[in-house]
This record gives sequence, structure tokens and C-alpha cells, in this order.
Amino acid sequence: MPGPPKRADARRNYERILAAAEEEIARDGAVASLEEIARRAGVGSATLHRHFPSRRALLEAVFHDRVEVLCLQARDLAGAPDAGQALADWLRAVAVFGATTRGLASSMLPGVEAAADSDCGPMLMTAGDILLRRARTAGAARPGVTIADVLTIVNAISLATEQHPRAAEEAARLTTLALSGVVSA
Amino acid sequence: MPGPPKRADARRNYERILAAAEEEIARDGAVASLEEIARRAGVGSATLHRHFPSRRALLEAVFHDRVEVLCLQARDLAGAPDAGQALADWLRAVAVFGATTRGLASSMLPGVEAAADSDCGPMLMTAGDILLRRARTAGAARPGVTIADVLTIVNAISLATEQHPRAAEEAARLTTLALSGVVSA
DNA sequence: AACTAAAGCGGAGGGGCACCCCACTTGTCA
DNA sequence: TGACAAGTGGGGTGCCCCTCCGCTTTAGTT
Repeated sequence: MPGPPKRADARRNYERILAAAEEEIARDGAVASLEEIARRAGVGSATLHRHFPSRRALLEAVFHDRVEVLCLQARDLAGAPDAGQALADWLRAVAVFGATTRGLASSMLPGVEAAADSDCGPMLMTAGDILLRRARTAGAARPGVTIADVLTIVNAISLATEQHPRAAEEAARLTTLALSGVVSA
Repeated sequence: MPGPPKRADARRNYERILAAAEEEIARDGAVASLEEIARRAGVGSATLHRHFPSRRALLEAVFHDRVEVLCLQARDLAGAPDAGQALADWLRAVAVFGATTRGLASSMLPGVEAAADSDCGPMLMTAGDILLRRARTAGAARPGVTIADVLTIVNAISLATEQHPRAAEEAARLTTLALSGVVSA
């Protein structure tokens, strides 16, 4: 929410923290040590906490750009001939991305401190909603299902497959499964 | 794995810890403070760590009985007329249970320290497998789907809905969704 | 009942972490 | 260049997990 700060040194520290956080989170996931991040960034822990008031705020900042890429992919797919296929493809991409980007999935969970600074979630929602609507009018998506529902399931799958040896593969497979159904009863 | 210990005082402490853990985990989920549990149990922290070498071991012990109940439900449902419905019903029950029992779902996630003492997961697997096989021979379940797949998805849904105001409802709804599918593409 | 070896106990301590306070430095702009 | 706001980071607090090790309790033996 605060966005990059104004003073030159402050902005430099902000970027350093972001870079360090990226590395650490890639290694340890969402529970990476904030102190270690500050250490790697060469700043005091107070500086980190000033720029990012909560762990979640830091995670959101780290993942923001990559989530944006996913949203752009959604816009591209919005012109695809098969609306159902487009939706499914995009959701698989989301699942794979979440499963291979350590810490992302858990940061998407509606936690206690979600309210204000939430950003990535809504971004994906609006991007995916376009695909879902299109699929629905094409008769390819079950009516009554919201994009929130679908993304919750996909995110959950990311979370559950994050530690799998072949996380990407597994996430895609389970997503396909959940989208097409398991029982016919 | 160690099971209740032999000496009388040790067994008493074991039970006290279990009782205290139940309360604390109900309140704080899987991240409950082990020290607080020991404190509430009137026991030194070393005693807790001796009886339960890892957090996971404690969680498994706490949830073991309730998971057993679920497994018995599965055996009851194995005689139901509609095999697909029986499977779906049971999976919904698993999802609701996981979503409303704080900490359970995350303790089921295949973590780093999963291997040896894992217990609840396999229990549910074998119980559910019966229902799945029956559904499959009845043509109600998509072939190629394993019970591990389905339970992973259901557990993931529990995890994602754990914090929802109406967790049970939401877990059941999303499970139904995932089982019957979302897109027809 | 007394004894003893083993089993169990728990306080204290090491190491880590998140988060905050506040005296100090540094950038900015007139 | 000077003054002031903006920004900094070391150190402190409180909590946590986990282990070491000297002490207490139990269970079995005579």
C-alpha cells in the first residue's frame, strides 16, 4: 500500500529488501525469516518493518509483478476460440505458478490480516472473471460457480502440491481433475 | 509412534499433555505454542518434547481418535446403495471435518517431517479406497483417479476454507464442486 | 520393607525470531 | 549552506523451540 517511498536512499533500501526477500522466499517459502531478509539486504530490521508493516505486505510486493504477468496471460486467452479450454488452461497456469512459487499460495489464503493491503487476490479475480464469463455464455462452465470458488480451489491445490517433487506436473494434473470432476453421482 | 509410555506417572503426563494440546490447538490451530501446552498441562517443556518428538507427532496423536471415527463412517457407507453418492458424502464429511477442526488440514500436508510417524493420512486412504473402488466398478468414478488424488484435493479445500466464517458449509460446497467438475471442456 | 537401577522429570540456558523505541544520520529544498 | 523532516539501525523485550543434565519417582527384587 505505501508504495515505493520518496527519498532516494529509502527507495534504494526498499528495492534491496525486495530483492533479498525474493531470494529468501524462494528458498524458505512464506515463512522466511524477516530478520534474515533484512540482514541480506544490508539494512536494519526496523527499516524492513517500516517499509513493509506486515509479512503479508512484503509477500504481496514480492509477488505483485509475477501475478500481473498471469493476468496478462488471461487477457490473451480471452480471444481464444474455445472458451472452456481457455479457462482451463489459464487455471492450470495459475495452479502451476502457485505450486512452483514457494510461499505464494499460502499468502493468498484469507488470513487474519487480509483486509486492507490485499492486492494479488483481487487482481487474479478480475482477470479470471472475464474467462469464466466467456466460458459460461459458451455453455462450457457450470452456472452458479463464481471465479472466487474456482480460484479458491486452484489455490488450495497449489498449496497442497507445493512440496511435491514434481510440483508443477502434480498441480496441473489435480487442477484438471478438479475442473472436470471425479464422480458422476 | 512411541504410543502411551509405560510408567504410571509418564502415562498420566502423556494424557495431560494430550488434553491441554486439544484445547490449545482448537484455539490456535496447528501453530499453537508448545510451551503454552506444556504450561497448561502442568509439565516441563522437556517432558512434552520427550513424549512428542515433533509438533507433527503431537498433532497426529490429538487427531487420531477423530480420524478413526471418519474411517468407521466410511465402512458404514460401504454398504450404501448408490456407490457414487456414498463416496461423495464421505468426502464431504472429510472436508467439513478438516475445515472445522483447526490445524488438522495443515498437519495432513506432506511436510518435511512426514515420513516415519505419519498415521492419519494412511488411515483415511485405506478407508476411502474402499469407497472409491466401489464407485469405480459402479461406473460412478472416473477411472485413473486414485484415492490419494481425491483426498489431496479435499484436504486442500479444508485448508483453504478453514478460516471462512461458515467453514463447514463452504468446505462442503467446494468439495461438491470439485467432485462434479466446473468446466465441461 | 528396603534397595537399586532404570525411567522419567523439569528448570535453566542457548539460539532464533518479530517487533518497537529512540538517539542519530542523511537527503532535500529554500 | 543551513535547517528540518525523513529515514535509519542497534539494541531491547518478549516469545518461541529445543536440549542438556542433575534430581525425583517408579517398579521390580530380595
